[in-house]
Amino acid sequence: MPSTRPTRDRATIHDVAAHAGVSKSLVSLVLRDQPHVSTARRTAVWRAVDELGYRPNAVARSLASRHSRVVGVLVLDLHNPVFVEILDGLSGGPANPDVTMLLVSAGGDPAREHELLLSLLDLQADGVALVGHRLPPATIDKVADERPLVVVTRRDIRRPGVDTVCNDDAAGARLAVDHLVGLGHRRIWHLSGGGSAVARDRRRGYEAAMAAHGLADVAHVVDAGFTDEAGFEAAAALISGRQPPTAVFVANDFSALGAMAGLEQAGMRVPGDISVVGYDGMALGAMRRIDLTTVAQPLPQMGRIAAELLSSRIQQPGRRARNVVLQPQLAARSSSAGPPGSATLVGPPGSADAPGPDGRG
Amino acid sequence: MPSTRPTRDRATIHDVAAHAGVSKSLVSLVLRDQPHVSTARRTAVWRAVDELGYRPNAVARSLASRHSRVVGVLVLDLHNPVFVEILDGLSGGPANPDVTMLLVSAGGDPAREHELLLSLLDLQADGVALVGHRLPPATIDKVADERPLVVVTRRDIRRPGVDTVCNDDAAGARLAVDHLVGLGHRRIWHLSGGGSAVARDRRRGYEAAMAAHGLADVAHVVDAGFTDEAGFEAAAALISGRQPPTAVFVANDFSALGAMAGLEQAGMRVPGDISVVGYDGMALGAMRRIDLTTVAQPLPQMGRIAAELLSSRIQQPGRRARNVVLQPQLAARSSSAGPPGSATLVGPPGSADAPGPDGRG
DNA sequence: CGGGTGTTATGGAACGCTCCAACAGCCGTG
DNA sequence: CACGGCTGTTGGAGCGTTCCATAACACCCG
Repeated sequence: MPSTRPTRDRATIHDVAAHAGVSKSLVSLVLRDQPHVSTARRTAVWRAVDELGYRPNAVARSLASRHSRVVGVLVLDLHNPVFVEILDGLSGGPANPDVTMLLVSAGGDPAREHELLLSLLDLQADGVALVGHRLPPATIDKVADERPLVVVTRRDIRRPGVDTVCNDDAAGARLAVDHLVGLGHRRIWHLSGGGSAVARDRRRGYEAAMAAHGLADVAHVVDAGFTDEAGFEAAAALISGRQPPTAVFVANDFSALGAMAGLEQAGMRVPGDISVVGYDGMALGAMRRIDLTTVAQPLPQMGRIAAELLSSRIQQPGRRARNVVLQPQLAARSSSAGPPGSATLVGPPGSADAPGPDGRG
Repeated sequence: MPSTRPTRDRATIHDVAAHAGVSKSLVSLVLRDQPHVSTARRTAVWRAVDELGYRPNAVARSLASRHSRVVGVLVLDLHNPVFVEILDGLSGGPANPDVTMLLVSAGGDPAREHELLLSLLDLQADGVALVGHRLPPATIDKVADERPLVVVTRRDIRRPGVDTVCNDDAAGARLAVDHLVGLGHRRIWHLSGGGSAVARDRRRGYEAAMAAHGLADVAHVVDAGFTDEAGFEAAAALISGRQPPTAVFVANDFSALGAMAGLEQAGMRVPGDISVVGYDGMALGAMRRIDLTTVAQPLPQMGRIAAELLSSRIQQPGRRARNVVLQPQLAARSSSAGPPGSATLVGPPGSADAPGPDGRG
C-alpha cells in the first residue's frame, strides 16, 4: 500500500463539466458520442476536455457501465514463439479497435495460471482467451459460466458455453509420419509432449499413422515435453539404444529445436544420421540455420478467429458454442531427408516448402 | 457493447454480509484482514465467503481505495526473446505477491504504443514498466508525473521521477570490437539498429572502439534494425562491395540471427568467411545450431531490479530517481573466429563461453 | 460513580463514472 | 389550443467497494 498519495490528481468529469459550464451528464453524453446534444455544447465540452487534458477513469466507467472494454489473454509460455504468433493474430486484427488486450503469463506454473485467470475475472474483463493452457475442465466450465471464453489450441474442450480454435492434431501427426515414410524411413520414433491434451492427440495420431503404414511394431514413444530443454534432454534417449531411429517426429517445434541441439551435441548430424520433424510451424523454424521440417498450423489465423469468436460471444453471450478446427500443412525443409544410406538425401520434389499461412517468411 | 447481460451475476459484499448476519463494513474489515474483529464474526464471514463463492470486485475496490494493485508493463516486441527474458525477471520475483502484472504489446507500432500506455494509466495501474520502447522523452515525463514509472533498456532517460535499468552499451560494443580485433580482424563493420537511443549508443561505442584500435578508417556502418528481417535484408549490403568485411558486429542478437541467415543464403559461411557478433545474450543464441557470439546482458536480473525499483517507488513516490547501469559480458561462441586465411579458426583460449548471468543455458 | 480508554461493530459518505426519469421548450397536427 | 412527440439538458440514484465518524459496550481507575 502506498505510504503517500500518487503524484498528481487527474481531472474528473466534474471538472470538465464546471469548466465547460454544463452538467456532468452532458459531458458523459458527449464523451460517449451520444446523439441529441447540440453542436455548441458538444464543441464546448471537447474544448474543456482538451484544456484540462482530461481522460476518463476506465475503472469508474467500468464499474458504472458494467463492462470494461478489456479482454484478458492468459498465455502459457511467452518463450515459445508459437504462442506469440497466435497473439499476433489475436490482437493485430481490426476486431474491436477500442478494446484493450491484457496479457498475463504464468510462465508454466499451473497454480499461478489458475490464480491469474481468476484475477482476470476480478478485473471484470469482458472476455477471456486461453492460449495454450493446462486448466482442468472444471475450471474452464466455471469461468465460461461467468464470462465469455475462448480456448485456443486444445481440442478436447467441447462445452456448451466455450468456443474453441485448434488444428487437427491427429491429421497433422499423420502428415509428419507420411512424409517420413515417403522418404524411406521405417524406424520413426516420437518425442511426446507430456501429459497435456494436445500432446496426447499428437501421440495418438502418430501411433495411428504408424499402424496405418504397418509400422506399429517399430513405433516407439519417448516422453519429453513442450520446452526446448525437454527436447534437449530427451535427445539422449534417441541414440542410446541398440536400434536407434532414423527419424523422429517431435511433439512441437520448440522442443524439436532442443532435440536437434541435443543430437548434434552428441555427434549426430541432422538430417544425415537422423531426420527431425517438428509440429507448429513457428516462423523461427524457417530460418536457414534451423530449417526445420514441421507440421505448420495457421497460427496468426487461429488468433484472428479466436478474437472474432470472443467478440461475437461478448455481443451475444447465449449463442451456441463454435469449435473451429483448422487443417495443418506440412512444411518440408532440410531437417528431414532419406534415411542413412538411402539414395534420396534431399526431400522429394513433390514436397515444396509450404510455410504456414500468414507466415512471416 | 453487449446486447445481453453477461451470464451470471457475482455475489457482492452485501450478499456476504446478509448471509453472515453482519454489516458490509465488517465484511470489508475481515477481507482486508484488519484488526479489532472478533474471532466469531471473522470465521462467520469467511464461511459466508466460501459458501457464496464470493470474490471481491477488483474494479470497485480500485475505485474506492484509490489504488489497483496492478502494474502495467508495456513491451516493445514479444517476438524478440530478449524482452521475454526481461519479463521473466520482472514477474518471476517474489516482489509483491499480490500485485498483478498486466502486459500490453504494441507489436512495433509507435502510435499504438503510445495509446496502450495511456490506457494503462486509464486503468489506474499503480505503476508502469517500459520494456524496450521508442517513446519521446516528453511522453515519459508526462507519465512519470502521474504514476511511478521505470524504464528498462534505455540509457538516455535521466529524469527526476524516472528510475531506469540498463546496461552499458558503449562498454558492450567495446567488448565486441576488442574480441574481434583479438581474433585478428581489422575490417569490422557494424549493422546498426536504426535510430533508437540504444542503437545509437551501440553504434557510437563501436565507432569509439574502432578508433581506439586505430581502425577508424575501415569502420563502416550499415543501417539495419532490431528485427530478424532487418538483419536478413542488411546481409546483402555486407557482401556486395569490393572490400567486404571479415567480421560484423550486429546491433542485437535477433537481427544477428537474421544476418547469419542472409549471409548463409548468399553462400557465405559463418565464421569461415565472416564472423558475426551479436548483442543481448538471449538464451536462444546459445543453442548449438546457432551458437552466436554475443555481448550478454544480465536480462532476468534487469527485470528483477526493475520490479524492485517500481515497487519501491510505489511505496514512496517522491524518492530520488535511481539509474542502474549493469556491465555486459562477452559470451564467445562459434559464430566468431579468426579472419579467412588466418591461423586461428577457433576462438582464443582466454575467451571462455560466458553465458549471461541467470542465463537459461 | 463519573469519565476516560479500548475494543468491536455499524451507517453512510465518498470514489468517478453511467444511465434513467424527468422536464423544459418547440414543433406540427387534429 | 390542447396534445403528443420530438430535441436538448439535468439531477440523482446507482455500480461495489473503502474508510471515516460514530456508537455501543466493557473495563479500569481515581
